[in-house]
Amino acid sequence: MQKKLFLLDAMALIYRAYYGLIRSPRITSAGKNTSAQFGFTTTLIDIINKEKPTHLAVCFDTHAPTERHTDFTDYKANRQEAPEDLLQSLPDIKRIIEAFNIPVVELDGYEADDIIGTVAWQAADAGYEVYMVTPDKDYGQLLIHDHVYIYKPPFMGNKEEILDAKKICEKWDIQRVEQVIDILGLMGDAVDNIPGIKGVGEKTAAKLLKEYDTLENVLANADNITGALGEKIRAGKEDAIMSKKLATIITKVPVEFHEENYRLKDWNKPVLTEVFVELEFKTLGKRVLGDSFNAFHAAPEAQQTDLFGAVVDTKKSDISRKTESTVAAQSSLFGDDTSTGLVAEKNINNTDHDYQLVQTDEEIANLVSYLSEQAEICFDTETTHIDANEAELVGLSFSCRPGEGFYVPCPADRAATMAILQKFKDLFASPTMKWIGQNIKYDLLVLKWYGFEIAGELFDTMLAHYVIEPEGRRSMDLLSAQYLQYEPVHIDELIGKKGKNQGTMREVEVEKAKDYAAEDADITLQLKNIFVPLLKEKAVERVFSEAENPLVKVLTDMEFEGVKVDVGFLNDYSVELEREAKIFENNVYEQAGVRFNLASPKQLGEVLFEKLKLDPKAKKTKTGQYATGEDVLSKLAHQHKIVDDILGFRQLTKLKSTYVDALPLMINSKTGRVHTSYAQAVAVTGRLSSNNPNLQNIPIRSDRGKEIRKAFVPRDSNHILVSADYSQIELRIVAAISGDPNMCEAFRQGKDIHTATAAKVYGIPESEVTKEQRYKAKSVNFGIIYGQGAFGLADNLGIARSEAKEIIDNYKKEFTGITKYMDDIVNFCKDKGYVETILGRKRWLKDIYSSNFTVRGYAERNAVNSPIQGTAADMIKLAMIKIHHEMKSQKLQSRMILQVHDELVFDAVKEEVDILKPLILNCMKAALPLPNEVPVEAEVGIGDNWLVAH
DNA sequence: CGCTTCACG
DNA sequence: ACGTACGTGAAGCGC
Repeated sequence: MQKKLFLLDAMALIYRAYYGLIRSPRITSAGKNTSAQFGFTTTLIDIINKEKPTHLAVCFDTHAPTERHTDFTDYKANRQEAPEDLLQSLPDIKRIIEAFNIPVVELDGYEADDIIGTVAWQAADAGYEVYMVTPDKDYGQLLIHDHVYIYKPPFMGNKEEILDAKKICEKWDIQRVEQVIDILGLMGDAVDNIPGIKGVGEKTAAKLLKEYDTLENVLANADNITGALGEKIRAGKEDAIMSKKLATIITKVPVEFHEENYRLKDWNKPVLTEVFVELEFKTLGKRVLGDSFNAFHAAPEAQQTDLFGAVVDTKKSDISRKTESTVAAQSSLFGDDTSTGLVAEKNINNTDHDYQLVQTDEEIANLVSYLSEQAEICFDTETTHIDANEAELVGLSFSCRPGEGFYVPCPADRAATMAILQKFKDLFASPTMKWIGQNIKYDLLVLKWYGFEIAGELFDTMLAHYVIEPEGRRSMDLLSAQYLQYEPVHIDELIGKKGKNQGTMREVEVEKAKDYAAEDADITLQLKNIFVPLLKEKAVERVFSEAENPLVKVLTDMEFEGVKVDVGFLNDYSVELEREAKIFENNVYEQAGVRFNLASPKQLGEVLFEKLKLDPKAKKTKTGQYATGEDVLSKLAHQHKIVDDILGFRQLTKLKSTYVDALPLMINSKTGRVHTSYAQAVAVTGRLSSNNPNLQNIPIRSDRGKEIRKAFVPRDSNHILVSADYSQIELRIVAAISGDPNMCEAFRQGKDIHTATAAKVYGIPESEVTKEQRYKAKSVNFGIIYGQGAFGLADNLGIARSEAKEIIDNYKKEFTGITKYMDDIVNFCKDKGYVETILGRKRWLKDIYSSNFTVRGYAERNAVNSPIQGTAADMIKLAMIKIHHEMKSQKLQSRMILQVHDELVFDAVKEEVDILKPLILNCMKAALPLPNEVPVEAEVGIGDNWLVAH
């Protein structure tokens, strides 16, 4: 077995753990700060568990001065005294290390990096793979020795990282690891008070080494270096030489690597338990010590608030007692876990169901008559395609009580299938029958292609789950496993895995199809029985019954309708884009001096930053590639003319491949129209999303892009497109729910909100607001919605951080209500565990309690943004339902065809436009009145294509 | 299949 | 020491 030695730089890890949690430290009930102990211990345990070292040692610095101090009195002179509670952590940490039976290595006169370097090289010579565990980049120099690596432990949401010589060179932008000490000598190190050359930082140092290879050679050539840089180097020669010496890790420390001494041994569990109890490491103790920890751990865990117990519904509902007990089991364990005691009582297994095949006319007649006596029917369709617009019916399944299932096969012959459906016609048309389904929009759409519509109320279990647990995944298999403790037959077992050999339900023998299909209906019904009380417990019934559930039929109709696309126009435009893209592409190759795949970010990065030597400004992607996104490239535009050609190429090929060439291929052969599909249970905030194709991201911002909107046209010359959109809806919602007096008043007076904002922020009359100021104010207004800080605003507007900060500070002063809202909503979330919209749509943000700054920050921004984005989503959904209802009851022939978050598009009969316009606007404005008398405004336009109408 | 980029609100 | 503005879907690259 390969021997793996891990050497931990204790003080560096301790400092990092302590300061990493400085904003929300771990404090014991006695008030002791245990951040350092905790952080160090988790790092140690994670390494042992994950990396499985065979050998391990922990290295400390001692208080004794080192050679570096005696040679250079300023060394580490500006370092602050370590905080009291950090120093107090050291004895605990040493006890823990001792209890793990791990050796501590320290030696007066040497720092931990010297010891680690010496031992690392000795061990590597002895055939070990050596990992130096430290966040300190100076260790890179030790990687000149083979089989020695740096192990950066995970921190603040970053994954652990193993650095080898190549990665070190990439990080520093140098050619050889030997140059690490040269770069450190040139740039110095502020933390250790190593001076380096004044005015030379990381970038300049790397540039100098690229040209002169070593620090000594840089200094030797100092006279050849012109300008201010040359002067700085000439002035800093001595500092540089000394700095290099200080930065060089000593690898000849009088320590010896003893294999047996460093070998990992058993832990002293009683001592570990004692320390963990003392430090109140409850979860960690349980994790690593298991039951032996619980036995010692006499003090009870802090009582968790019972999230569900208080909400137990004593009223009898229509669910069985078994189901209730299952719900109770779910509830008492925070919804994730299941109580083993109750799993035995689960409702489905392979024996206690009765699934029947229903085929003959008589059988079907009996089924129909049975179903028509029921109050609710759970049903499901089996088809040949995942895309409902292409799907043919293969069978229908029904279930009205747990364990029951009927399956009606439908033959390949369309007329025969129609004949079967005819027998269900009255049932479908019954206004009182209630229909339960999982993603029932799909089934409605399939039926609609056969000319059948369901009249009664719906209950979609997928949507119920969506409002109960918006972030969760909700395939039926998962829901069944989670809520029914039952794993249904998987579709792959019938038709094979995804791929070219995948069959369709049509080829599955009818007995198997029956078991699968009937089970789906059965499970869906049981899920409904579980979700009904859950909707109540979580208090999300309103958004479910007023918005999500009634929206299903609206979306079904919209998807069925589709939109007409002018293919001739797109084909012409494709040719033009192709021609222009070619020109850009050739310009790029000419300027680069090579031909390469311009569509490959990897190749492009290499050409730009290695061949053409543009300055990448240290921007790298997480996989270590050069970032070449639009934001990065725009900032490089002044460095090289090639950048504009790259951006031009990117824009044109994007438009061509994603829209102009793709849309005609998505046209449905039966209708000649494009039918998008709206995902109603995907976006966690409550928005819809659109796919196959996505019609919610059709270009509008660029001139070349917006041309594409001309391809979206009315169905014929009797029709015209009508587009209506909300005006500044999210900002109005911010104003209304924050109650900020200035912003509410601006909206009530019908002002231009960005101009009004600019006037406040800059303290000038609105009439004097410049375009520039309005533009900046607009950016702040949007940034606020997302929880943006000064850094982001500066980046976005290309202004100094200081200016951004000033603007934000002014904004907060003028709009105190908004600042208060942002604080209040975060506190609300920390109190309740969720945030919610006006309609009561909730989003649970468990990361709001995270001690990790980055993770918690993300949750806090979500807490601010979700109620805003979600309320806007609620509002337009209510408007869609109202409009759909009105159009139907007024028997209008116009059709709602698209929704783009704050916009609705209609394929309108020309004669109906005068009725339609006010109908739409009234419904949109009145859909969800906002508090604080903030008015809701909407605008409507018409035209012979989407670009004109919008 | 994950990553990067880019289109929208 | 670290990262920095929310929510989506699709295309193309490269492993």
